Amino acid sequence: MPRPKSPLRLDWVDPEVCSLEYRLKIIGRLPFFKHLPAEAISKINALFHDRDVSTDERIYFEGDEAGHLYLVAMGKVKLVRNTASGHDVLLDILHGEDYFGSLSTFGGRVYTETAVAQTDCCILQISSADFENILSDYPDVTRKVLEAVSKRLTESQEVVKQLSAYTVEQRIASALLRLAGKLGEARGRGVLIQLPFSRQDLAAMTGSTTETVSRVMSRFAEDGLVKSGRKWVTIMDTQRLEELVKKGAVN
Amino acid sequence: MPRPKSPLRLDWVDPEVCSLEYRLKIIGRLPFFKHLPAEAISKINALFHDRDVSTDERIYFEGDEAGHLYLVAMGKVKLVRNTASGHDVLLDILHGEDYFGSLSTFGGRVYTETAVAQTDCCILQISSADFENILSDYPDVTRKVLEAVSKRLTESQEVVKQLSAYTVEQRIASALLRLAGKLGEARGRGVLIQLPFSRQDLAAMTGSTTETVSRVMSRFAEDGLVKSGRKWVTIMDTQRLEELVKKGAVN
DNA sequence: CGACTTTTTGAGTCTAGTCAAAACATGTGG
DNA sequence: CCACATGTTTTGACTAGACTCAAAAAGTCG
Repeated sequence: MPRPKSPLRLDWVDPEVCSLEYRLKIIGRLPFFKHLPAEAISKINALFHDRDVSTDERIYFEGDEAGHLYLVAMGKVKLVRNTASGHDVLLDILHGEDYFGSLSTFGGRVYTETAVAQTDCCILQISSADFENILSDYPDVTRKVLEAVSKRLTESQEVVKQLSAYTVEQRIASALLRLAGKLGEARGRGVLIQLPFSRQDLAAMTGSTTETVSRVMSRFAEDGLVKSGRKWVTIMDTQRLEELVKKGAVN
Repeated sequence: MPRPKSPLRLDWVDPEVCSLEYRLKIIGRLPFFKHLPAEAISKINALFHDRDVSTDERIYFEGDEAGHLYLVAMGKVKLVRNTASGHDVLLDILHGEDYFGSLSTFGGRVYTETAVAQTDCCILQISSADFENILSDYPDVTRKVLEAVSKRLTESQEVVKQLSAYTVEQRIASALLRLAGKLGEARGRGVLIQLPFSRQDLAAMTGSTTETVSRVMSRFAEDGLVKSGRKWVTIMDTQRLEELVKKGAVN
């Protein structure tokens, strides 16, 4: 049976994207800022710089001095931690108007993870100092930021729980559902995860190995839960995947 | 060879402890509030209520409506998540002037973990509404809270990394070091972890089982890295434990 | 069409989990 | 103060899920 070719359709990152006008829209749409008056947003906008990065480029490294806060204007960015033994751990995948960078390190002075472009990206950056000034000037923004960080903490704790208590199969199912929720797009009767990501990435997300992920994905495909190929996955049966996460076996 | 009996000396929780005067001291010492003028602190203090809880009592449950923020005035509290399969996951152990409760759920409406008294405790509680008012009234406090939550996020991500990439042995070593850093007290040439915690708890912290933890601890004891007994642990060789975490084997 | 990367498959091994039972602490009441 | 009841820890034997190493198959891109 011939497998479908890659159905991914990634947004083209063109230079226009980071135009002043577009940036205003992005920044004005962020949960952090969207309640502010246009005037304030335009003042804040002036503090941001844009930057294009291409796939696999590192935006910053774990251990670097935490000098900037970033926003994803276009494309996807992954956050990873490196281990002595060599295999990386994938903490999160960001897109849309997600933030990353010095925010997660308040109180610390260095980045605690490495940021890698998963696709060609356009990102906006602001210096930590400028961002802290914004926080001082607009208390509401601090409040929104707090909510965003709290949410990430809760998510991280959920991952801790899963790594502690779930089998690899359950963790993979759960990771797929999480990605689908974030990046999924309807495709026929399935949900395509709009992100080029390899077995390697999925292994790094679930604390496993490429070989094991491959075996589990094959099993899922046999059971009609997913379709997948080189760097893409479509979820065909969300409900049964959810049951699998809860109950721990394919029924 | 006779093992040493429990060397734990826990603070006695007497009713006096939550006296108004003592509460003022606790609240005034919190990173969140300590920069505020005495007057503001006394106003904030009036919004807190104290509560005694005894060992193993639940302070709130995962899924309950998140109505309060808590401070640990005396004693230790653990935060756990329950899993369908029954074994709990221990997310954090709190003491001193740590906060817990509705803080980690900003934006959410329910507690995402269960809080259990690890010892007899005295805790202070404030309603979420009152706390939000404080945040509105004192922007600096919001800022401090943001830093605290960020720190916990970073810690949680470290745990994710360890669960993903470390062996059980490394995770246990790392958990012991973390606890020692937080709750350790010098005892002869070792560091006693001032917390009554069982193999069960250590298993729940490291995503393992009591039996495996027991075996690993026996190995550690043989190698002179720790001494331990029923519900207590003393670390005898911090340095070699640290090397073990990094390199992954007892040298 | 090749060269390269990613994915799959296979065989063997080992870490850590499970189940069961014994040994050991701790606290209680006689 | 000792003996017993209870909960915790240790030990043993067995099993299995997941890792490692190695090589073949399948996509992808110039």
